[in-house]
Amino acid sequence: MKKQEYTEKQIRMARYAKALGNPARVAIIDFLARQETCFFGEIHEQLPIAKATASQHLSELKEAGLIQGEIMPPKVKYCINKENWMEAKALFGEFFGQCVCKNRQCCG
Amino acid sequence: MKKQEYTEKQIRMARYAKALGNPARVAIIDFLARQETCFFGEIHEQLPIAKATASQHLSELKEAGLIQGEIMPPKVKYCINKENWMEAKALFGEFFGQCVCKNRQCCG
DNA sequence: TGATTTGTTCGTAATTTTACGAATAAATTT
DNA sequence: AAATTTATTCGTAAAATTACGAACAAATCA
Repeated sequence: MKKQEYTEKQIRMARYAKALGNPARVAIIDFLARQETCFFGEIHEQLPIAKATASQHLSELKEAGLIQGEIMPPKVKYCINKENWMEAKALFGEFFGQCVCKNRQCCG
Repeated sequence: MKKQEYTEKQIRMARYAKALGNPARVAIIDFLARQETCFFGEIHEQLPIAKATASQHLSELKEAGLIQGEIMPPKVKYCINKENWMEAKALFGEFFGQCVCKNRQCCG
């Protein structure tokens, strides 16, 4: 019998994972997670990519819910979205906690 | 000054995250993490996708190092790759632990 | 031996991702 | 008002992802 759908958790996990599935986006989060101030320019300075590309990656992280932006003309301030960050943290925690590897022979 | 490269950790994080960036692959891991036996057929049964596609997703998970396969003619047994699983777990744990959100105002 | 079971690989198509420079928009500075 | 600063959006191109059915390979069963 074929499963009809994925669970909501699986879909959300995949969504967050996908957002983190690029070194530039991981680097952006690494940076944002440790900074008080986080203007676009500062973020872009950390990355070996063009401005347009950095902006695109920030959009994807925002779309995924991991970060949020606030316009402070003429700059834009970005930061971690706390609520979704916590959700992602919990999802990944649960995900990586579920393996019963230690209790069995596994392959090989 | 532009950063020249991403760190090894960032690259590895992104690699694991990317592998988990699809609901089918999350579902596969969810299943494998809880099963003693894990033949291809059983895995495929859980998924709303074609055999060829399931095989492809398993390849990607294997390539990323999260799972491993063992041929048991005429079947193929898959399971979590413990060593890399632990590494990924540690990487994600560290990643999600680094946010200083709680100690600051953040955006808004 | 021939048929069946099991899973991968091939060929292909549609979509998404990643990246860049140029153009643009919005506010500030001169 | 004109020039500058800041960041996004546009247009585009190359590559990767996702999906499928058909063909194939490898071992077992009848």
